[in-house]
Amino acid sequence: MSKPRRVTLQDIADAVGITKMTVSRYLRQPDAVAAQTGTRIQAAIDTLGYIQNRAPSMLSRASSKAIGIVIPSLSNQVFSALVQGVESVTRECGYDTLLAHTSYDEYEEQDKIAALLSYQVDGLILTETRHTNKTRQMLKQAGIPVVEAMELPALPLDMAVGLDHQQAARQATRRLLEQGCRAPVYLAARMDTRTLLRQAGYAQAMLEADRQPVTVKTTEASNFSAGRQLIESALRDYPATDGVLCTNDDLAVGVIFWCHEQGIAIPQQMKIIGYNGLDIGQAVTPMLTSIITPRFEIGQISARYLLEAINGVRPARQHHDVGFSFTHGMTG
Amino acid sequence: MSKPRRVTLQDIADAVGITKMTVSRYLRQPDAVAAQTGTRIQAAIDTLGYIQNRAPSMLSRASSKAIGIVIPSLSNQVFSALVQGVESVTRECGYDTLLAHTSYDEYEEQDKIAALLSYQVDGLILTETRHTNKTRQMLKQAGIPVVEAMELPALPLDMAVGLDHQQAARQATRRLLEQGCRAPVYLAARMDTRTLLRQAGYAQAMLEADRQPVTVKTTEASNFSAGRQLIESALRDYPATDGVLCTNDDLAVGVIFWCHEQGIAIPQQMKIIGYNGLDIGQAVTPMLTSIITPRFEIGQISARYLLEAINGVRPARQHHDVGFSFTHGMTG
DNA sequence: TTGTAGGCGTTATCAG
DNA sequence: CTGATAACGCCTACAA
Repeated sequence: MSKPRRVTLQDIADAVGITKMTVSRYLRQPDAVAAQTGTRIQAAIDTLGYIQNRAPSMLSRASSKAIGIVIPSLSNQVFSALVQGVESVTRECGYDTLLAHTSYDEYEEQDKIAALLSYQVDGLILTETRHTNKTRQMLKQAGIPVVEAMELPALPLDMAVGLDHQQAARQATRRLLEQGCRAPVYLAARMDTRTLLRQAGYAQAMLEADRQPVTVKTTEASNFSAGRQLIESALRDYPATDGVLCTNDDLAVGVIFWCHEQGIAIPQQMKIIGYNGLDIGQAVTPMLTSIITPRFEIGQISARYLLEAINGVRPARQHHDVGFSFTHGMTG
Repeated sequence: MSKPRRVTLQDIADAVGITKMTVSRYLRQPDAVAAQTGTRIQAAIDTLGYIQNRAPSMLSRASSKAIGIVIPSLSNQVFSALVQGVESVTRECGYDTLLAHTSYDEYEEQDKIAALLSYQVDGLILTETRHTNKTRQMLKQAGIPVVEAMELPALPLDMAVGLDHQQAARQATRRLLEQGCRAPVYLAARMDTRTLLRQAGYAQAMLEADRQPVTVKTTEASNFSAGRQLIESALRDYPATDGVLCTNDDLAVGVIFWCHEQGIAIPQQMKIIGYNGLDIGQAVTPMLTSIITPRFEIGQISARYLLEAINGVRPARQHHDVGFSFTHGMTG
């Protein structure tokens, strides 16, 4: 396994009979070299199979032309769409993205951010707002722009692009109450910050209507099975339950499954509202009512803000609220 | 945004009153420096907030202590589990993972592999077997070990860890036939290589039983809605259809939804087998019969093979078959 | 146990 | 338009 030495700019230069400096220029600004020279350089690159080595440029304090994205989960369409939104912008600007995931753990986030910084990323997009002290310290030290995407924290690290999850949950709860729910319950899982924000919005709406808020939760990750278990617990402990606001669509669909099995009519006996507006909610019967979070757009806007900041243009606003809406569902 | 210069080993060394060489040693082999020196170095590191810079070591050793993982999708539990399997191994060995996703596009894969190589990764784990010629050329050039995870290609680039998807689909089809299905159909989406392998296995089993294989497909990504549409098409074009082998659980669950709506009894009138054994299949009623792919394990084994190869130990086998099994479902 | 010297491949800067 | 030079921060190899 003695690696064949990788092809360098010098190799290309030797093949063409020029200096590596010209090759380097051609790669970055093709127009800055003579057209004919460029052609010959390109030919040599194709023949020899040159692959860029980012280490030296990172070293020479030039920008790495890379940004880091930190997401909590690799199996959630929400973050998948966000990343695609980000990349739709960065790709065009010639920026590379380095992706890391945390399993919703702030210490894992800390480690992954340290790793991304070790690659000299020019900026970071984070998707959580809970950070360890060391994380905050590292980010300050690094002095690079940071966007917190998804939420709108009162005190952002730097910039924030997202929506008000508390208000969204509040409106959803009001909707349940307006439709005649007497005792809607909030179903929660994993208890990350967004889940807690939604809980606060739910509680707010309940208190505004002189109702007692009730949360039934698990600290496990949310999935369909968890939704089944939570609704079962809710009805056991709070038999009056006639509606649920779920912290995400997975739980909500689990609730639908369970109600079907138990012969509980939706929405007559049980109203259900989910969160995120994923495809599965549109495929079940009856179609799930859910809150749509524009995550591709959040990714795009986050990337634009970040790139502007990297280029020294501080955006006018530190917060960008993308808003939310409801799907046309039949469950609540 | 003029960046404050990042803290370097030299800064730590100056603070302690030693040379950066000793600091560098402390970071890599703490035992190689005097205990007391180590303590003072650690204190300075904590105070100044040193973050490693990987660029220089990449440059000098042409090794990065990092491996790259390329997955097709960021919203699929299959790959999420695979990555976690990989990281469970690499973390302990002090290797970093760089993650990239391709949206099931071989040219996107090519670009992402080029980017990973530009970071001087010491090895790569790929999850597709279709590669462009340029990809093959780059990988050969780079001379680093590569594991193709998930499948067992006849001609692997280097090493392969996975299972025989064709045989799995063949056995699933046999199972449908043994249970009395007269005209099982294969439902497919996106038509990636694994979907095609399963189709081949299905067709093989059908021909072995003197039945005419029928595939109903879409080139779109698979999701629950697609499952509904495919079963609807299947029954319209092939009214005798009394069973389906689905290329994944998402499609299968969509089929279940649709059958529920149409009052088609499962499994009496329609037998269904999915693929991957995801949670949702265990949460629906009736519980989905599915093929379990041990993806966490695939990740672990892939990582072990890769690290061994990086350290110059070529594994005994180039192929590692992890096998498959069925969930205890009620749908087929 | 700690220090010194040199080099890794690229880019910024300045010169031609 | 192209070339020469220096620098980036760390690690290998060797020396003390």
